[in-house]
Amino acid sequence: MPAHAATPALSPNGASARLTPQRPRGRPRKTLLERDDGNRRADLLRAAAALFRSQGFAATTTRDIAAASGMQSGSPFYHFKSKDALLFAVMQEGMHSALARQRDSLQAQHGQTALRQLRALVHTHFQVLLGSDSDFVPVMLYEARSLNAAQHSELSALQAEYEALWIPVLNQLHATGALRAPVGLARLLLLGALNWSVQWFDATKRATVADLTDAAMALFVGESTVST
Amino acid sequence: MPAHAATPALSPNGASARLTPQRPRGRPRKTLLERDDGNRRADLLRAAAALFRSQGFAATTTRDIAAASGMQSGSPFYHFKSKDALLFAVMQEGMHSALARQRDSLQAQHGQTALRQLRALVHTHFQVLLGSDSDFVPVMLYEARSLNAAQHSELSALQAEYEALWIPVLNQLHATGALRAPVGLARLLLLGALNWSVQWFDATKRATVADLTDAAMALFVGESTVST
DNA sequence: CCTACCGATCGGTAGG
DNA sequence: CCTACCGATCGGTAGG
Repeated sequence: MPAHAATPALSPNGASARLTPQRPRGRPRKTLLERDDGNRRADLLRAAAALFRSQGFAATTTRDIAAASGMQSGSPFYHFKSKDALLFAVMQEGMHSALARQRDSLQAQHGQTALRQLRALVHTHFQVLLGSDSDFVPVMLYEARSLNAAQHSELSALQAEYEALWIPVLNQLHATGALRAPVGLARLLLLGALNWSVQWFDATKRATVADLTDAAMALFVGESTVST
Repeated sequence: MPAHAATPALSPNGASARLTPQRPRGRPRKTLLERDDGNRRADLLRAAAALFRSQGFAATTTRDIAAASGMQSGSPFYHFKSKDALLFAVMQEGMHSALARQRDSLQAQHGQTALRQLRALVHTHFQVLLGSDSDFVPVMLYEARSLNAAQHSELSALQAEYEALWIPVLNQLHATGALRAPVGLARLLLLGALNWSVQWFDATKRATVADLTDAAMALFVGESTVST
């Protein structure tokens, strides 16, 4: 992702600039693997996320992903060294984005009650799972077994960071009596209830993410509907 | 399964009876597909369920399943006409078993409070997902997308039967105020919390199915621990 | 249920 | 990023 930050504006002669490279001034050249490839890499990630989510990792072919990105069959391997690497990148992207969104969400509730903080966490979690462009995290939730050990432990660390955001809030709610179950199991059950929504939520139906948030808050901490 | 019910005791000469079939007396012959094959079919189902659960359907080969059942690569197709048929059979078996266990469980709570009935449903649900020989239902939960339309709708009917067992109980608890969320969403969230336990439950760790049941009851309906 | 096999598909690569 | 391709694997089958 730093590859994008350092991208200079497009040179006037467009694609031909690649065929007749000018001597780079200032910044050092990027290696082949980090080179700027416009948004093709991001296109691949989005296509892969959508396909992995709907068909599963093993049932999706790299040819499917290439076609969905308007490429030929071998081309994804110019951007990613293997199908596995693509899966891992999808999950990493999903977790980084989810973490950033939850941190913002919590910050906006600074000084508010634990109840409001939980509501914010729940609402953002539903948005991450069910909102627009929301294929990345569901892939992580449902395809974790396709990772190798190293990838798995790296993602586990990100998941631990994510859960760490919930713990103090849940602890407070347990102390006040609003959360009436051991905090450890409560966290697992609560997140499970939210994560499972991926299986049944239908954006074309009546229920909205706000409805789900209200229902979850009522169910878990007995909070009646509150406009946030 | 009626194929087994009608199975006569093993003939004294054992396997050779197949090579020199005697003229059948009484009952009509079974067709090839229904014929009694001892417990080989059940062995295949068990092996398939375990592999589908741990690796996923698409990542499991029919050769894996054959090997786990002590057969050669082509032999599963003597018992099932396709890999898909095996998956479907695993799921059907899982749902039929789960339905039977929940009906027994509810019947044992006849006349009891809705709270006790919910506790029984939750406890049995955890047992079905996490107990011994519990691969069949998790496969159904996590591999539904691998089914074709006809199989999917047949299983949806069984799932509807299963959920129908919960609805009157949840309605009662909503009426008393113990369940504080719209019943429809509450059911989806609650079952999601239970279903997700497949992802994190570890039988070798301290928490037991009874612990999970207590935690779930406390979380969802505020019931403090009660020995059932 | 085994043996031997087929056709199709798949992840990945060389070379441009 | 495309073209052309390879080796391996996979679901499934014929014939016994």
